[in-house]
Amino acid sequence: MDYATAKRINQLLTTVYGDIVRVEELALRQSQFKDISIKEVHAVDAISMYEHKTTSQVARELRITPGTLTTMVNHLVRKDYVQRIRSDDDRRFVRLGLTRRGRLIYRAHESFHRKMVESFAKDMDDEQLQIIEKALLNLEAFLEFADPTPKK
Amino acid sequence: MDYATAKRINQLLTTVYGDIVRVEELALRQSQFKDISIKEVHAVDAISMYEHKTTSQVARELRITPGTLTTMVNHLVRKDYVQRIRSDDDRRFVRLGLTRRGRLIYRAHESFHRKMVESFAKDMDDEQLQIIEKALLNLEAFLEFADPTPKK
DNA sequence: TCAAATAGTTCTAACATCAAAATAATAGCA
DNA sequence: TGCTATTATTTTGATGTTAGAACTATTTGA
Repeated sequence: MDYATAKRINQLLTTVYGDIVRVEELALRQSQFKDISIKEVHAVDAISMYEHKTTSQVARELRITPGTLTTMVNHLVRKDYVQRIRSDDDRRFVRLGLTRRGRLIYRAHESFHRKMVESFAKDMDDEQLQIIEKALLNLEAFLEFADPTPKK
Repeated sequence: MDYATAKRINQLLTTVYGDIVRVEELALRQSQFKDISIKEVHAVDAISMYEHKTTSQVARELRITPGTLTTMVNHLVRKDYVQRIRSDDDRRFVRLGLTRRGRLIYRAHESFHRKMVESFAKDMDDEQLQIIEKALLNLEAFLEFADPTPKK
């Protein structure tokens, strides 16, 4: 790969994430969900619709400490996006679920991402999509090699 | 694009950035540059080698306020990565430059990214690279449409 | 039965960040 | 020239995010 191409791709890769977050934040401010931050939406996304994961599970997925998630969940409960459900079989566990409002924002966020990926792969056929997926998997493998800490 | 593919690509797109940052942070902790965070390295990267940009220019590039950059630069000056250079033609401007140590980490960071992009595009020919670049540009265009705020 | 282990929460401290006020320097014009 | 408005940066005060350690509640297993 020539130097200029490497530079352009690197530039795109490193700015794109920040741009996604910024656009999502902007969309939230203009929506009916003005009281929630994009990080909180990502927590809602990790908590997800039906599974009722435990606090530690979700924290691991988000790669934050359980203490950090606890305070986040406190906010999300107060703002009526998330509910805590005590496990009856083992009362040490707290299982997390979404409220009606939480499910609403979950679906809105999901739909944004769906549109985003569609725009990303606009006009591409299956073969081209496969190339892109391959590239992203290459990148994951490179990063995985650099830090073999398991993901979940 | 089918649902499963969209889901996988979305998953990759949204986790990859966090993974990059985590690996970079880990590499820093294990290197001779233990006193600098990845955010500070990104500031060093934006300040860059030869241009001597002003504080506002760099802040705009990093998408943070000048005030935030000022405190960041204070730290980076104290840790001997960055130097302030007063403009002689207009003494309101502060031009930013790297010290020897700053240039060292700049090059280390550049080299990491170069390796990363190479791994990303491993085994791909020019045509395939073009597809990838096209996809990333599609994504930027989508985001640009959603938030037309100029980038620099 | 009770000590160790496990899950979650609380508390503290360190940062990052922004917005607004303060400071410093320059430009433009009467 | 001498003000006044503008521009660039820094300082200040407030808020939010986060990790890590100490603490509580519960369960497990010897």
